[in-house]
Amino acid sequence: MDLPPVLLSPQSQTGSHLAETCMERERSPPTAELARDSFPSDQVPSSSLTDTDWFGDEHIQAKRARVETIVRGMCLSPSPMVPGSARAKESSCCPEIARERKRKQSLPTHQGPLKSGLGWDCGPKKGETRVKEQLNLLKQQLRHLQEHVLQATEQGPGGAEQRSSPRAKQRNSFLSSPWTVDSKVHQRSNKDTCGAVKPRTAEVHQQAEEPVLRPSGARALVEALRKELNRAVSQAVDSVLQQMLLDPPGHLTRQELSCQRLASEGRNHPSPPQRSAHKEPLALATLPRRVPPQAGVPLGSSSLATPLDPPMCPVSPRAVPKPHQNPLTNCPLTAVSSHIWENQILSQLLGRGPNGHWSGSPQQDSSSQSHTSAESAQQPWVLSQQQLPLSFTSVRLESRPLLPSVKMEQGVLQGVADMIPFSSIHIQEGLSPGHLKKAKLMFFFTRYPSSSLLKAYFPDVQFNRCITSQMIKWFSNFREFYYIQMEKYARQAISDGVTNPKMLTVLRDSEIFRVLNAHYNKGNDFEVPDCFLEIATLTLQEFFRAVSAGKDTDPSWKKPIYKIISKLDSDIPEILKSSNYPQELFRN
DNA sequence: ACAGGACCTG
DNA sequence: CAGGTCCTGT
Repeated sequence: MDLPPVLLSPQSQTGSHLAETCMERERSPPTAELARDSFPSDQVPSSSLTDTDWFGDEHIQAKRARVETIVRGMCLSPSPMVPGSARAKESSCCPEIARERKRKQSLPTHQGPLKSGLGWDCGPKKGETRVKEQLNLLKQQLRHLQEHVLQATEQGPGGAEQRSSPRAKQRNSFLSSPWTVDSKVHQRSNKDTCGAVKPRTAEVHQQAEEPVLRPSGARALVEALRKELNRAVSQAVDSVLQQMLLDPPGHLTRQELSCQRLASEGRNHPSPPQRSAHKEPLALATLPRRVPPQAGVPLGSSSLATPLDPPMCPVSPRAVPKPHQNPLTNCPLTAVSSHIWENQILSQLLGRGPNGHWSGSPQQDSSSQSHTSAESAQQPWVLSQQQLPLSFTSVRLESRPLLPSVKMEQGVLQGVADMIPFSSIHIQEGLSPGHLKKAKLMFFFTRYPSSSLLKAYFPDVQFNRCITSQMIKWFSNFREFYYIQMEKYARQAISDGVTNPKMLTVLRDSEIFRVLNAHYNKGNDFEVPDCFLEIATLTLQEFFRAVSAGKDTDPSWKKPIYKIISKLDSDIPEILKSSNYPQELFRN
């Protein structure tokens, strides 16, 4: 396969991708890192009550009493979420999902109530109550501390802008680096933690570098409060986790047990048939998204400056995705999912659907998909250097969960929700829009997935005949669109007088790419892998050859092309296997 | 853009 | 029968 160097993407483009990757990383909330930071902590959570002494006023005691009453109330009332009510809510706020369900209900399979093994529908147990109590206490403390911090910052010279929206500040302090008040330090610390977990002791160091903006007294107070906040949060996470792991066996789900086993032994997943379907790094949320998903594949000028060789995207024997395991993996994502019920409560409060999907559909970048007819007339094989892929500007970052406002404690709840691993595996019988989205992304890697591959990559889907064939139908439709586009552009090239198929390439700035990207990757959540460009190029050339050779008179002239393309499926990156991948996308 | 259905094939 | 294409309807 000697593809011409024309195939290479323009350097400038690569640069912009890289830059964006980094920027995105900087901007993305490091909450998951925060959580991860706290998990391996070896410090045994000291009694959280000592923290309350720090305030030393009866005000807290009163609040605490109130919280305990609330918690007790929560424990006495049955599960806050009945499937029925959830569905009612779903259909009112998200007609698409409702439609999906309706469709599902028309299927022969009976859509029964959700599985009872999920934890949230069994009544709360003692251990959970304790944990909840503790969690609530800690939340109170956190809020209190935040108030202190806010007061302190309002006294400082930079107080004016922060005073403008203390509520937003609260939320931000959870969504991003919570321990820094100064936005510059904030950014820097985010950059520092890009990919790596920074030890907490670094805070002191940070303080030394911080621009002098406040009176030293206030600064000291801020610093003290910051540390206290830091400690409180890590204790919250630690103790919650500790509670969940140490609770009586009856409380543990099978998955948690396997988590413990894995955590101690490191390897050996108990369920071979699913392969590594459940082996997902805890730190998934922190994985950069725009990085080429294939392990070991470099991104950037170096990789693109050389002719594209096949290893860019190894062609796999059908349905044998080799699991390039993240070394960090020692506990499956699903393992921590007994927080489900808690997550569900929080999700409800935060305006999320019961599956953890954001109930509002993610905002799409529609601007990138509307093109003038002049643009559409552009030939696929013409490199347009000036036309950088606008579509790759991450507009969606702005639209990140400005959730339906829940007046009380939104910041705190958001913070806690983010601290709790976003992992609720929710085995469901239906297919959601999120699944469709994921399937489309998978299409970049595999055009002809086997049903077993699909099962492996949708661990949260309860497969039956209908679901399987529906998913296969999806891919069939994907292919249909794909081949139609290919034929269209091949014919266009011919009518435009192109004679050498090698002149036809699909690049990131070609029109055909934009069409395909708009179809399979609406919203640009994903960086289209280079291997897809190669496949598309090849397909285009094959169509060109066939049509220009006049083979299209044969009714089955496309079959040989299909056959070629069907052999070019590649491995799908592990990150797409994650059951919460759609959520990850929506959260981004 | 998706689903349903007819029809083909191994 | 599973899985594929093609056509059609919304």
